[in-house]
Amino acid sequence: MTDRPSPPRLIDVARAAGVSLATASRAMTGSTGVSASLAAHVQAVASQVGYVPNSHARALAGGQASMVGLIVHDVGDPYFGEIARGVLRETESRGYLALISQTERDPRAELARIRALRAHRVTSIVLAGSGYVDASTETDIAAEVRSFTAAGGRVAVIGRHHLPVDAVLPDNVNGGATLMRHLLDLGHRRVGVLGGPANLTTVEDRLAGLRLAVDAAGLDWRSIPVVHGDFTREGGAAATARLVRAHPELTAVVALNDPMAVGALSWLLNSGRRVPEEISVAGFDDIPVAGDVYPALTTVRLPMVGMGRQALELVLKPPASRPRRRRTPHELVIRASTAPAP
Amino acid sequence: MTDRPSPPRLIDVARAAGVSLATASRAMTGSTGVSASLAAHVQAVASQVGYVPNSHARALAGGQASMVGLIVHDVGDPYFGEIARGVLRETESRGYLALISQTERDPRAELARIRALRAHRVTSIVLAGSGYVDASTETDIAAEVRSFTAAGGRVAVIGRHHLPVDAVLPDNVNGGATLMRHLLDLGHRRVGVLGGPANLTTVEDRLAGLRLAVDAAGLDWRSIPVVHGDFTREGGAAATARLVRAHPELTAVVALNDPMAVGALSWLLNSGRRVPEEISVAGFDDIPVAGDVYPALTTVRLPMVGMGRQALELVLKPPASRPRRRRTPHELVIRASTAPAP
DNA sequence: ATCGTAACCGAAAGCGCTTGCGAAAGCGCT
DNA sequence: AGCGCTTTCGCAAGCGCTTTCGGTTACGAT
Repeated sequence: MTDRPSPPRLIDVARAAGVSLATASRAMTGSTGVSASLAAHVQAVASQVGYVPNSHARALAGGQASMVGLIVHDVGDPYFGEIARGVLRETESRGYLALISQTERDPRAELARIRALRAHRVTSIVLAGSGYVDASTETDIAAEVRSFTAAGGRVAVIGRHHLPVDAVLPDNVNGGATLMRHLLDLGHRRVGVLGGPANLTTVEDRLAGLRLAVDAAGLDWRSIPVVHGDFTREGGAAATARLVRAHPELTAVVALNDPMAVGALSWLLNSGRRVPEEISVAGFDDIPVAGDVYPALTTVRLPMVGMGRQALELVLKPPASRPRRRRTPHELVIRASTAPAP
Repeated sequence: MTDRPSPPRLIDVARAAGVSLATASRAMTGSTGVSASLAAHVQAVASQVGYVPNSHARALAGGQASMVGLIVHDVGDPYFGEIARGVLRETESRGYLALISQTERDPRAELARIRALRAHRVTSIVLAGSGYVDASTETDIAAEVRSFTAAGGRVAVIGRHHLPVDAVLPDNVNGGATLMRHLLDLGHRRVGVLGGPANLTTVEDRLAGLRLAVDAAGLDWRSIPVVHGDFTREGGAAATARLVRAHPELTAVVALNDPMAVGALSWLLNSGRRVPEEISVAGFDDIPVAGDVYPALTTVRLPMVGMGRQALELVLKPPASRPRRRRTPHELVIRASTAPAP
């Protein structure tokens, strides 16, 4: 029972099993050229001596690097949490390990993370979360992605267009339109919007959707006040304060994601407004607790776990000649936070 | 502008900079033996040719593997989401990358994940989440951890004892006692418990805490019904159904984590029970939305982000002669879901 | 019995990098 | 100018693994 200082290597396994290094390698990787019984024997010996293959050596020698990268804005955000869950389910059932990093919505950080992932020679990267409106940063990212794919890397994005790679795309525009139409149908005419970070394309898309419905109803989009939050619960509360103080006449506010809607609910209730009797609130995404807050949130549901899973599938599949797009369904979930305009 | 098929290697940088491979390496790693100006020159050339170091080769050659592993039960669970956020903040500010995997509370999966992480030669592992009650699986895990640390690996656990490694430990026992005392002080005598998976030590500890308060109040612990859920919202709702149907006389239910408490709220409200007027509900952890559900949840707050951050600090710090323990504070947060017994 | 073929195995060449070690070059000193 | 010293750099040896290529062995067939 002597604790050996360094872990056993494949050559140790080979010796203990009485075969050559090469044979041991073949036995462990399951490649052809070794009889099944011999392979089983080698594997038995390997696990007996506590052999753990060195994945660095393996990757260096040409074997694939069984690691995929996942970049999200914020792991603590339920939206990304669900996506991560979907991705992890898939990676783990396939024997991959996931390198996860968060950017906190900083485009420079995103670039750095992609570089770091490349340094670790991941073969595939899932980029989850909106792209940036600012052309120059987005261009840098696109260049990095292109150089990665040109070198044989695979990337898939979730909720991000304009990048020539496989994509899983929720229909933010129509989702936004559906949501706004719901409010309009309820008779609301004074609706305020809690936007997310102004430099995200997702925000742009959802706003465009809202506008579609507003225009279709013959209303003037410019009369709709929009304030920008940071997509967090706290940011949503603060943005609501600004919005409602400046526009006390509002009968409804739609937030561009659920955490902000929850923040809105919290602020409104704390300031004595009744929801939805005096003012309706709607969100976007349908995060797991959306139905449990008070009042239960009306929102647009996105299949987040499935999106994560699909993105991983795409990224592991051999590349197509043209980027694939998977459009994901969305669904208006009407709960208690919206009601007819007073 | 020809797209070279394979990425530039260090030797390419060296040639382009007119130095030897060794010098280029030293310049890139910032080790001594190279004048500052030469190092700067080499680095400039490197970034110009788009050199990205191969971390596998680096790790193989003896350099540290700048990757840490994080194992959680479920990334989608807000508790672990917050922990992951804390860990990632820290890793990224230090230039590490995090390999995250989830076990879905399967001890065998946990063992497999640790092995996989070892294969990838991570130097440090943060093991978040409860240990298992079952002695044999826990023994296997302990053996694996021991063999890892014996080989120079570092591991820190969050909310898990009995493993001879650095630990960040919430005081589940006293937290549970505080929570139960709160209910008892409100006059509740018929309290039901929504336990988590029965094979988790965290569940045992929190139950032990509840019992402490029950005993101290001179009541009989055996009169307290306990049903076990799976720590999810849905599991909490289902467990509540069983609990309340079997014990309609209950005036309070305490859930051993917040998602289950939220599920309890949901089921109770749907079955027409008024909370807290007819029945109080309390949770544990204080996840971000705990204050926004209806009614706002009374719970025991744990500093989850900080716990993640601390665990990472511990695991990156040189090992102490004896395992370090960081006890984290907890705090009873009284909100609207608990009220005096009817 | 002998030969052809297939199945299996072993030696050795790297994968891209870090790092002792010794060589070269630059410095102040006598 | 010549000495020893320090600083700076290059050579070459691996890190642990996969894989090509050629060599053995064991068959069934002739």
